[in-house]
Amino acid sequence: MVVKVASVQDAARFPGLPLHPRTLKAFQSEFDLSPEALCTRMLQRHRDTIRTQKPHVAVARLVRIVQTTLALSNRKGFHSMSLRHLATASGLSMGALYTYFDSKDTLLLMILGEVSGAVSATLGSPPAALSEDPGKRLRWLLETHVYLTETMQPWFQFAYMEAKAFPKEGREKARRSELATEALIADALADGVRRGRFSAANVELTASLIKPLLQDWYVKRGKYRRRGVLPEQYVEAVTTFVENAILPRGQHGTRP
Amino acid sequence: MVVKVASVQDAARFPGLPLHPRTLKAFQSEFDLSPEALCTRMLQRHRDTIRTQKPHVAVARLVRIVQTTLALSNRKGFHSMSLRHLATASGLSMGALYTYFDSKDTLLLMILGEVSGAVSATLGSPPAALSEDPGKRLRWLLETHVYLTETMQPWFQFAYMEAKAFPKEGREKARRSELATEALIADALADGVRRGRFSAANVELTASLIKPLLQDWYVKRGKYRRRGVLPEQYVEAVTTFVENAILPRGQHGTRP
DNA sequence: ATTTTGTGAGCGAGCGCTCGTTTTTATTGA
DNA sequence: TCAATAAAAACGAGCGCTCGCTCACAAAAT
Repeated sequence: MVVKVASVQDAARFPGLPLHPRTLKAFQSEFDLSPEALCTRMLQRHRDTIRTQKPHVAVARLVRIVQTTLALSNRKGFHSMSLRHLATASGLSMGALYTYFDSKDTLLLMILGEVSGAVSATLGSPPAALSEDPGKRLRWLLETHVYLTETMQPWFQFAYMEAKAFPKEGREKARRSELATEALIADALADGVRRGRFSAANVELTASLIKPLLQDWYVKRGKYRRRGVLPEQYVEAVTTFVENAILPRGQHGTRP
Repeated sequence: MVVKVASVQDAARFPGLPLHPRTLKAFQSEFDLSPEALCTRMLQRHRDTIRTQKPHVAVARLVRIVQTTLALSNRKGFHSMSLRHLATASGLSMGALYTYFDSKDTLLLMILGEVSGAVSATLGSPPAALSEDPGKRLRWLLETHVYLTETMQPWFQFAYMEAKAFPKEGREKARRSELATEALIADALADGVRRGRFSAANVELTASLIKPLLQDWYVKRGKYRRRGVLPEQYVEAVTTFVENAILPRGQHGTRP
């Protein structure tokens, strides 16, 4: 499959939105979140349920299965996607599908597992240098979150839309992952407020206002694509918006 | 059904969040958005497909059907809700259901129709006095949107989660309604920027950042209920957050 | 007596899932 | 080098079941 990637230089059409220093590409060379890499980890995690022996075959098939599942589910919903349709669209047979998972729910949980795995692998390990600067820490969080969800957009859209509808294990995994992200934001905010760099009447509530700004990027990805907004521009817009919103009085517009 | 409403005075637990002048109750006495009122309009709009003759019977049954549909769908998804389950839970028979709609999709569209109807009835007619003050106009928009979606929370959650999965007519109705709301915000922003009261590098993008703040209130209503955040407090938090974010440099903290 | 409203077993279609069979791939021995 | 063989993977019709939906009939209201 050929993927067309818009170059960063294309972005000049919004002169009010300068490009952010760290690009999407820089993030992507830091973490390998390609479908192949994700499905390799998926195979490792589910060696017991996946009956295919040879890893290279298993990974190749998993990539096809997962990509097709995400494409079909994100259009019409996971529950509406029949396994017959998945089989046809992914070029496998019904029986072949069932050598990779033992039930439709397992397929869902396998995908959710990689999503929450990717979250803790990226957001879970912020550079140590940031711990003393809440401003940089917050900016790193926002930026990394947008780039992560940009790279795995169909996965995150899937997790957001389908997590509630399915087995208890999946729902709780999604809920915990969501709250963890919000806690990271709240921590950075609280640190900034303590040091007098931020102003927020209620840190938890402010954190829960920032979260939907990050989610909008992958939930409404189509809208932003249609409008020609690049990931780097969205990072810049969200960062400016949030930093102005929590800037202590009298320090307005003094970003380095 | 008895609904327990937290009084506005209960709100003292967040001292940092003063109550907003216009309360939810004031909004609710301005617009009748009770299930009965909504289902009465639903009956009027669908006299041809609803075979029940007596209006008071039809409205009573519609209320039961719609309330149950929203409850079941918002927990597990509309597609996962079987009509048998809906019949049992609403106390009607399979056949009785089909005197109120001619297909499951029609039921979905009937609900979506009332949601977009309510949006244009409330947000579509702002007080004329506001047109000269972009600050008040924006605040009225945010406040009215939160109160509207609070009053019809299950309806809006339903529309948000299910609109994409179903027939073209429903998807487009939802998309148009969403864009219209965003345009209202963008208009107020543009007016404020022109008058030098707001600062925003890109008005459209800023409007699309405000939208998810409003949606979060009804999509994640459970989270805010668990944390004891009242509608009035959320209005206050969003308003402060947004106003600080778009305040021109040097005018920080000068809200009336 | 007549109209209106409600009932729920039954219909065909399509669902998730299985398993006896076929096809493909890898390994072997001369 | 290349059939013969063994191991791995793919196949897809068919199973039991539930789905959305209908309709001959019963009950209730007028």
